[in-house]
Amino acid sequence: MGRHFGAITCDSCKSFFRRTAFVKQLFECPSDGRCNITADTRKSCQKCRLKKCFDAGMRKVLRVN
Amino acid sequence: MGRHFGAITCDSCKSFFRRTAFVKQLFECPSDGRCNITADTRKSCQKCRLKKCFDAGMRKVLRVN
DNA sequence: GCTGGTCACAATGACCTC
DNA sequence: AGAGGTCATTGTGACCAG
Repeated sequence: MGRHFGAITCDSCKSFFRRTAFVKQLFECPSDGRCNITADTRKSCQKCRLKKCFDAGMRKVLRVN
Repeated sequence: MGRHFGAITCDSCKSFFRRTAFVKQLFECPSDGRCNITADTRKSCQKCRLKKCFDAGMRKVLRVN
Protein backbone atom coordinates (compact mmCIF):
# COMPACT_ATOMS: atom_id res chain seq x y z
CA MET A 1 0.00 0.00 0.00
CA GLY A 2 0.98 3.60 -0.51
CA ARG A 3 -0.09 6.61 -2.48
CA HIS A 4 -0.21 5.87 -6.18
CA PHE A 5 -1.46 8.32 -8.78
CA GLY A 6 -3.17 10.30 -6.06
CA ALA A 7 -4.85 7.58 -4.02
CA ILE A 8 -3.91 4.98 -1.44
CA THR A 9 -3.89 1.71 -3.34
CA CYS A 10 -2.30 -1.68 -3.46
CA ASP A 11 0.59 -2.38 -5.77
CA SER A 12 -1.46 -4.40 -8.22
CA CYS A 13 -3.92 -1.57 -8.76
CA LYS A 14 -1.01 0.79 -9.22
CA SER A 15 0.25 -1.39 -12.05
CA PHE A 16 -3.24 -1.84 -13.47
CA PHE A 17 -3.86 1.89 -13.51
CA ARG A 18 -0.50 2.56 -15.08
CA ARG A 19 -1.28 0.08 -17.86
CA THR A 20 -4.85 1.07 -18.52
CA ALA A 21 -5.54 4.69 -17.61
CA PHE A 22 -3.23 6.19 -20.16
CA VAL A 23 -4.61 4.56 -23.26
CA LYS A 24 -8.03 4.51 -24.85
CA GLN A 25 -9.85 1.43 -23.61
CA LEU A 26 -12.66 -0.64 -25.02
CA PHE A 27 -13.40 -2.76 -22.00
CA GLU A 28 -16.63 -4.71 -21.89
CA CYS A 29 -18.36 -5.18 -18.56
CA PRO A 30 -20.23 -8.45 -17.93
CA SER A 31 -22.78 -6.83 -15.63
CA ASP A 32 -23.53 -3.49 -17.23
CA GLY A 33 -21.25 -1.56 -14.90
CA ARG A 34 -22.42 -3.10 -11.65
CA CYS A 35 -19.41 -5.24 -10.77
CA ASN A 36 -18.32 -5.40 -7.17
CA ILE A 37 -14.55 -5.08 -7.40
CA THR A 38 -12.62 -6.81 -4.64
CA ALA A 39 -9.23 -8.44 -4.37
CA ASP A 40 -10.93 -11.65 -5.50
CA THR A 41 -12.83 -10.18 -8.44
CA ARG A 42 -10.59 -7.38 -9.63
CA LYS A 43 -9.23 -9.45 -12.49
CA SER A 44 -12.72 -10.01 -13.84
CA CYS A 45 -13.81 -6.58 -14.99
CA GLN A 46 -11.29 -4.06 -16.20
CA LYS A 47 -13.97 -1.49 -16.92
CA CYS A 48 -15.34 -1.48 -13.37
CA ARG A 49 -11.87 -1.81 -11.92
CA LEU A 50 -10.67 1.26 -13.79
CA LYS A 51 -13.80 3.15 -12.78
CA LYS A 52 -13.14 2.22 -9.16
CA CYS A 53 -9.57 3.49 -9.54
CA PHE A 54 -10.83 6.85 -10.75
CA ASP A 55 -13.55 6.92 -8.10
CA ALA A 56 -10.87 6.30 -5.49
CA GLY A 57 -9.11 9.42 -6.68
CA MET A 58 -6.44 8.02 -8.97
CA ARG A 59 -5.56 10.49 -11.68
CA LYS A 60 -3.44 10.34 -14.79
CA VAL A 61 -1.59 13.48 -13.89
CA LEU A 62 -0.38 14.05 -10.39
CA ARG A 63 -2.26 16.92 -8.87
CA VAL A 64 -0.02 19.70 -7.66
CA ASN A 65 -0.78 20.23 -3.95
CA MET B 1 -18.84 -24.53 -33.96
CA GLY B 2 -19.82 -28.11 -33.45
CA ARG B 3 -20.94 -30.40 -30.70
CA HIS B 4 -18.61 -30.35 -27.73
CA PHE B 5 -19.30 -32.19 -24.50
CA GLY B 6 -22.91 -32.51 -25.46
CA ALA B 7 -23.74 -29.00 -26.67
CA ILE B 8 -23.19 -26.88 -29.75
CA THR B 9 -20.44 -24.45 -28.77
CA CYS B 10 -17.56 -22.48 -30.13
CA ASP B 11 -14.04 -23.82 -29.93
CA SER B 12 -12.97 -21.45 -27.18
CA CYS B 13 -15.77 -22.61 -24.90
CA LYS B 14 -14.84 -26.19 -25.68
CA SER B 15 -11.33 -25.51 -24.41
CA PHE B 16 -12.62 -23.54 -21.45
CA PHE B 17 -14.95 -26.33 -20.41
CA ARG B 18 -12.23 -28.93 -20.81
CA ARG B 19 -9.94 -26.91 -18.56
CA THR B 20 -12.42 -25.96 -15.90
CA ALA B 21 -15.27 -28.46 -15.64
CA PHE B 22 -13.16 -31.37 -14.50
CA VAL B 23 -11.53 -29.79 -11.50
CA LYS B 24 -12.90 -28.21 -8.37
CA GLN B 25 -13.15 -24.48 -8.93
CA LEU B 26 -13.17 -21.52 -6.62
CA PHE B 27 -14.21 -18.86 -9.09
CA GLU B 28 -15.42 -15.53 -7.77
CA CYS B 29 -18.11 -13.68 -9.67
CA PRO B 30 -17.99 -9.87 -9.73
CA SER B 31 -21.76 -9.51 -9.98
CA ASP B 32 -23.14 -12.17 -7.67
CA GLY B 33 -23.90 -14.60 -10.48
CA ARG B 34 -25.63 -12.15 -12.80
CA CYS B 35 -23.00 -11.78 -15.52
CA ASN B 36 -24.15 -11.61 -19.10
CA ILE B 37 -21.71 -13.87 -20.88
CA THR B 38 -21.03 -12.98 -24.50
CA ALA B 39 -18.08 -13.34 -26.84
CA ASP B 40 -16.91 -9.98 -25.54
CA THR B 41 -17.36 -10.69 -21.85
CA ARG B 42 -16.70 -14.39 -21.58
CA LYS B 43 -13.17 -13.83 -20.30
CA SER B 44 -14.45 -11.76 -17.42
CA CYS B 45 -16.32 -14.28 -15.29
CA GLN B 46 -15.31 -17.90 -15.23
CA LYS B 47 -18.01 -18.76 -12.74
CA CYS B 48 -20.84 -17.48 -14.91
CA ARG B 49 -19.17 -18.79 -18.05
CA LEU B 50 -18.95 -22.29 -16.62
CA LYS B 51 -22.54 -22.08 -15.43
CA LYS B 52 -23.60 -21.05 -18.91
CA CYS B 53 -21.71 -24.02 -20.31
CA PHE B 54 -23.63 -26.39 -18.03
CA ASP B 55 -26.90 -24.58 -18.74
CA ALA B 56 -26.23 -25.02 -22.44
CA GLY B 57 -26.05 -28.75 -21.86
CA MET B 58 -22.33 -29.36 -21.66
CA ARG B 59 -21.53 -32.34 -19.47
CA LYS B 60 -18.41 -33.86 -18.08
CA VAL B 61 -19.36 -37.29 -19.29
CA LEU B 62 -20.81 -37.80 -22.71
CA ARG B 63 -24.38 -38.91 -22.43
CA VAL B 64 -25.11 -42.12 -24.20
CA ASN B 65 -27.89 -41.37 -26.72
C1' DG C 1 7.63 7.31 -0.91
C1' DC C 2 6.32 7.11 -5.66
C1' DT C 3 7.45 6.40 -10.48
C1' DG C 4 8.03 3.46 -14.59
C1' DG C 5 10.21 -1.02 -16.07
C1' DT C 6 10.63 -6.01 -15.97
C1' DC C 7 9.26 -10.65 -16.28
C1' DA C 8 7.55 -15.19 -14.28
C1' DC C 9 3.16 -16.95 -14.20
C1' DA C 10 -1.44 -18.24 -15.65
C1' DA C 11 -5.67 -18.13 -18.77
C1' DT C 12 -7.13 -17.92 -23.33
C1' DG C 13 -8.26 -19.74 -27.85
C1' DA C 14 -6.69 -20.97 -32.56
C1' DC C 15 -4.96 -24.77 -34.44
C1' DC C 16 -3.41 -29.55 -34.47
C1' DT C 17 -3.63 -34.70 -34.32
C1' DC C 18 -6.08 -38.94 -33.37
C1' DA D 1 -17.42 -35.14 -35.78
C1' DG D 2 -15.50 -34.61 -31.40
C1' DA D 3 -11.83 -35.66 -28.11
C1' DG D 4 -7.43 -33.99 -25.93
C1' DG D 5 -2.79 -31.52 -26.75
C1' DT D 6 0.04 -27.48 -27.93
C1' DC D 7 1.69 -22.97 -27.62
C1' DA D 8 1.76 -17.90 -29.07
C1' DT D 9 -0.40 -14.16 -27.06
C1' DT D 10 -1.87 -11.32 -23.40
C1' DG D 11 -2.99 -9.45 -18.57
C1' DT D 12 -1.49 -9.67 -13.97
C1' DG D 13 1.18 -8.30 -10.01
C1' DA D 14 5.49 -8.88 -7.28
C1' DC D 15 9.64 -6.93 -7.42
C1' DC D 16 13.31 -3.74 -9.00
C1' DA D 17 15.92 0.59 -9.86
C1' DG D 18 15.92 5.68 -10.24
